[in-house]
Amino acid sequence: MKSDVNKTTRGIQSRNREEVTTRILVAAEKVFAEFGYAGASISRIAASAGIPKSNVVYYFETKEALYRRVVGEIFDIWRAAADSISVDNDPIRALGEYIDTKLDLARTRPYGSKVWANEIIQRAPIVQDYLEDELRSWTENRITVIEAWVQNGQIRPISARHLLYAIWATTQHYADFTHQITTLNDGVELSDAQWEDTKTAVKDLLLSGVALPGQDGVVTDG
Amino acid sequence: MKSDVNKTTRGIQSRNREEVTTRILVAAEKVFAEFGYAGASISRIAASAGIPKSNVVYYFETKEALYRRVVGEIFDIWRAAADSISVDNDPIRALGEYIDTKLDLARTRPYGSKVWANEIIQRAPIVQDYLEDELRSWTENRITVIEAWVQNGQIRPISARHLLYAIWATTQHYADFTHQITTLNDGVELSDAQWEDTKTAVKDLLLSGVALPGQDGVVTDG
DNA sequence: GTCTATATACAGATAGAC
DNA sequence: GTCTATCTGTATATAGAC
Repeated sequence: MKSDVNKTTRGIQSRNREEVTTRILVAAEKVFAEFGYAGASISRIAASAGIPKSNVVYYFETKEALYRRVVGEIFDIWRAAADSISVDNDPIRALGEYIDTKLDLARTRPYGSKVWANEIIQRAPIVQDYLEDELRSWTENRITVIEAWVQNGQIRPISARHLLYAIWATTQHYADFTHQITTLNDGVELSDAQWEDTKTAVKDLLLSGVALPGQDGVVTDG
Repeated sequence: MKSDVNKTTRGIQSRNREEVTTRILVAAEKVFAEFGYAGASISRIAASAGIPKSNVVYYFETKEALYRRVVGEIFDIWRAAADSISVDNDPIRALGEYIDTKLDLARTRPYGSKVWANEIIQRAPIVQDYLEDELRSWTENRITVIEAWVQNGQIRPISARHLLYAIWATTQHYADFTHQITTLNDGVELSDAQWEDTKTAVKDLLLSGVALPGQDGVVTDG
């Protein structure tokens, strides 16, 4: 803010700023997921990032601002995952890709999913504006696409909205409820093969009711 | 504990104890759901129950003990909801009833569902024993039933485990993500008619892939 | 049984040394 | 930019008056 000094070293400092910022964001995503917003103390986030807690405050000013950054990231990632849902694409293939991508994210970014779940469970006290400004219109657009597929006779006349909710619920379940799933898997995390089985099973269960009778390609997909 | 005194009034006191205990449990379920374990202070629970906070401590001793009671209740209710999953019952009818009951509970006991979700998201720091002692064997029993249905040729050869997870995920989504669903419903809670539509849509989506080709009765059910 | 007062710990955020 | 010291508030739990 009061810059001027150290102008010559700004390049190095900027890179350092970015590195530290990223470290904090990664740590924060995990700690917010595992302890909830209230239970995630700045000192715990700092300890997880390996820096003093006042450093966290210095880079993000407040706990809430840091939290919003974390939530915003997973929100953006999920939106990009739905790119395949477009009128020009084949419905079963597009929905299958969406499920695959969401399940890959459930495995690779489980903490982000958990933070989002926590926030919604608690009635979005901090990111309600995201829901109203962005999620709402985004969702309506996807529903319009799915309804167009129904109109065109490309899929069975299912409820587009509830199909979307079912895909969200099921794919995110494998992230949010990882601990329960692991416990029911004799305490060991799902293997690569089990994750592949999961993808196949989820697509089979959710898309068999969507595909037209006799249509194939639900399970057998790259 | 050091009883003896006031023996004649014990009947009245016991009834009062039960009343107050219930008030606290109802308040606690809501507050734990809306603020998470760490964010749910005893004073907030007490305020919600309309009593002084030391009273809450008197009846439940610790915040953790109170929390365990709350989690245990929803766990028991959900187990009872799966009574219909029994080899002697018709699969599609039984699974449809299970989905209906879970969705009814999503509407009537959303806070319990949220508390459970929160606890699992945070890796069951307090009720891990429930998962290992009770949930595990209970789940395996249900999977055995569904696999028997497959063996008997009563349903398609789906993955029993992932079907169960999909039912849990989808039905609980309507409780845990109520706020998101409400926001996407223009800010108003689902109406009676919309809840009926939800039941129909969820059963249609999840059970179309389970029923044998040409089998009906998935959607058309009392 | 009920409630006030309090002990002890830790939270978020800030001031200011370096 | 980084970190120590500290201010202020609130948490759980307990002691003990009534």
